Amino acid sequence: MQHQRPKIVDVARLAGVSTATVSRVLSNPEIVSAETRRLVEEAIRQTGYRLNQAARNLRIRRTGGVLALVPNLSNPFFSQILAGMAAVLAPAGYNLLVADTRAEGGRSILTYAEPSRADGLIVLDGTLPAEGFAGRLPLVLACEWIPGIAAPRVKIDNREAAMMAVEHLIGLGHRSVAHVAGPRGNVLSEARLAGTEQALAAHGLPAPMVFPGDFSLESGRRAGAAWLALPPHERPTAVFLASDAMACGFIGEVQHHDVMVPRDVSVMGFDDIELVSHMTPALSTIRQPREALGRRAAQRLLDRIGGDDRADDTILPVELVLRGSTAPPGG
Amino acid sequence: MQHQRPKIVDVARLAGVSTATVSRVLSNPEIVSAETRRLVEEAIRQTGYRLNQAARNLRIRRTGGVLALVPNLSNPFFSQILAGMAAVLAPAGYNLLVADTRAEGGRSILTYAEPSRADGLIVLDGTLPAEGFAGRLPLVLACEWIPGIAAPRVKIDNREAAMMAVEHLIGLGHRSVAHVAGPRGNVLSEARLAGTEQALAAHGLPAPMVFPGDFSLESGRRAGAAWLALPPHERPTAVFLASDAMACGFIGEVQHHDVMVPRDVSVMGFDDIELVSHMTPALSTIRQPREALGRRAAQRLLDRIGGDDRADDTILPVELVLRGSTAPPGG
DNA sequence: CTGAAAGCGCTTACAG
DNA sequence: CTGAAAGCGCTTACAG
Repeated sequence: MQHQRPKIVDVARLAGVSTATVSRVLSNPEIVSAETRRLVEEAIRQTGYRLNQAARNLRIRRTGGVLALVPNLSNPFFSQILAGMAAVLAPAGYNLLVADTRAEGGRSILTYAEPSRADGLIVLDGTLPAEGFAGRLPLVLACEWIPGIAAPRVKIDNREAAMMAVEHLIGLGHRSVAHVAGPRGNVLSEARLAGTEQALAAHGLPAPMVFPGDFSLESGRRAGAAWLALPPHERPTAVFLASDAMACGFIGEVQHHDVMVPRDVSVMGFDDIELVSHMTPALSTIRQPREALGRRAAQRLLDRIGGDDRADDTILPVELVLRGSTAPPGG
Repeated sequence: MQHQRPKIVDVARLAGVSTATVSRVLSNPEIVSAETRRLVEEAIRQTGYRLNQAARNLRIRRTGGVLALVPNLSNPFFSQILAGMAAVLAPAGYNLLVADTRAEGGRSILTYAEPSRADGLIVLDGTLPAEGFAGRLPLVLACEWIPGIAAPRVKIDNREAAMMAVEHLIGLGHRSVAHVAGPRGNVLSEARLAGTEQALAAHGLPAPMVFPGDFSLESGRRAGAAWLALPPHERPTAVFLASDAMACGFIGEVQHHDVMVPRDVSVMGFDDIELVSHMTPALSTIRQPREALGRRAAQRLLDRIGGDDRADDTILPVELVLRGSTAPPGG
């Protein structure tokens, strides 16, 4: 396949210089004289030479890859984050490798997280065990985070975001607001629940009824069924769900039982995935800056690989997006 | 980071053999005597040695990577296909690299498709120019395909699948069936449109009204608006859309204008993405075997890399999934 | 079955 | 500024 591919020695021969000089033109052009550089560049053009990254990587002892560990690849929420990462990593000469932490058949995901496979790690799953990462690759945590690990984090303020959502519902006149939480033990779940409770308490309202969930559509549907199972006068008039996927499941279930949104119940999601602006009613939600989250995480990892060892937090702003699924109680 | 990592020479020293022997134990154990092998394996265990893939790859002139070219990474339809690919590639020692053919800022996506970057290519975008692939990497086409390229294809029978969908609508009693097509020039769009026309013609029914689309939610919404704009008695009583995303957009738009599905219009999608089973009404659709598509495509690529040069088609079966969005005309 | 040696295609101290 | 040479960590004909 690559028999004819020119290598550095072919360029050197044609330009009448050593391979060292060609290499310098490639990786450090300013230390080569202008005339020599011109010669070499011309030879590169004539031969059609293209650098072999694998060889360079072996020599400089890096792999040229960055590994992203994602809790669920088939969740569209992550796709745009990954796109943001790739946009920063590619120009810096890194490939983005992606692994799904749930999909690994038995074998530990951490077998990938070693120096011969990747130069750095971006972890988007806060439920991985902290011990696994001790002294391994340069690391950045994005969106979720692992308590007890000192590494840069790129995230939103989940508590604040939840408060914004609930303040909106309170402002519409709702007095009983339920929350459908994310998976137990997940840092996002806890922060969003805490924000919900804090906003209600700040207005002297009772603590929220909390339904269990796991961010999935199906768990939102179950929460809808649980809400429907309540006696009508005990049903919270507004529900804030910790993910848009759950909000879709919830709305689907209650609509299926002839409950009208927002007349009978206001529904607020979290994430602003593309779909929810097309539903009937369109979903009010919290927009996360997904592309920016990915870019910043990648940028912080490049910093880290470059020797910057700060373990600081980058907090990106969210946006309250109001659509048709929320209204004053009673419609 | 990797100063202390043992290498092959450390293992050889401890085991009292040459590096060649250690290498053989690693890649070709059966040609080493049982006793020597035991010694080496013990030394590997004691040193904690792990193979450096980059070095092996340089030596055997492969990269250890397979590149998947996807038209739209943020479409959940592709995520599960990628998961299927990774499940086959990882055990074979290949990393899966993923690139979005639309997201590349100017720079040609084909700069990735070269021997120093990947050992093989799986293309899921039928709109890439055929010339770009001449004499490049081992190639497999999945889902979509590029006319004029001879390579193994792994796909469904899109025309047959469309016929199944339309036969279902006809069976319910619909006599006027519209089609919302995929993007023009896309091979899938054409096959699904052809199947729609063929099924209607086979029953002596008039050709379908065809609305333009591009597989996106938003284009489905526009088709909904176009349908609404027709005088009520001219509206087709059933609509078959070439993607579930478009079906979501369509339903959202018509429901927004107080049209009831399926009472006023039956809607049929294509793909069976997870969400559509949770909508109200749940969507009738064609299920594509996404995971299997990914696995088979990866398997065929491994064959190709291994020297198999057949350019055959693998056709995977689809499934007609009937839910609440389709019913006899008038409800 | 095993070892000595060359080499995959680069980069980089070292010397000039 | 430039070159000769060593070396990144492996694999594999070749010889024994």
